[in-house]
Amino acid sequence: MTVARERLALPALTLAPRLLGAVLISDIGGSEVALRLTEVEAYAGTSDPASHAYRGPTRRNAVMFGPAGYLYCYFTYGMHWCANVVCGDDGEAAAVLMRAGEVIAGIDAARERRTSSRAARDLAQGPARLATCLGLDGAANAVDLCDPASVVRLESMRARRHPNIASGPRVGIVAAADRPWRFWLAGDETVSTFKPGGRQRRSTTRQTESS
DNA sequence: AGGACGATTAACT
DNA sequence: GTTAATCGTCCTC
Repeated sequence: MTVARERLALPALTLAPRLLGAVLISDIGGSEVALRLTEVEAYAGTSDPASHAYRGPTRRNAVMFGPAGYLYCYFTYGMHWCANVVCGDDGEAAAVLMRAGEVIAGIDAARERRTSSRAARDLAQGPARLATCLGLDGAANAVDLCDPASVVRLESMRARRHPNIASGPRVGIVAAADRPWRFWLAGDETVSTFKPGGRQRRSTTRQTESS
């Protein structure tokens, strides 16, 4: 049973912790992979300096400005895809980044896509790893997660917030890095281990900053 | 038209 | 602990 769209039409900060424990199912490439979400981050939209929507609509972020319940996939670092659940009201650009999960079905297919991983806990431990093991890329952008006929669907969202949720700063961002908008299931071994702080600055730039 | 950088990962020392 | 990989997007001429 897919999640009803109105249950996703909430602010990102409200929806993010409620998505923990929900199941994302992918039927891409002739195989089914199901993932129980264990780590997410809220991105509030045009009011959030860390959001892709902060500077207004563009071709890339267009789906974020539409109704809740659609998948927003984006390409980054020249090689990786990451995936969000669009939320909020139509016209708002709120979204929740899915950062990690536990593969609960289709683990063989997930392993085929994640050739560098051996341990089950690593398969979707990180946002780009998660997208890879589900086969998510640009072709999955704007897929309706609430439609039972879609190739990617969201199911089994809890009626009540999971009892064991931790939170802290979002990973890999520079702007608004102090906001504790990352949520995860405390103690779950599939939660990513990367630390906040953002990518290293290129050595060829900002040479005068240190003084 | 040019360039900086990114909601990251894997492979190094 | 550090760094290369690799290119679409967006900002600034």
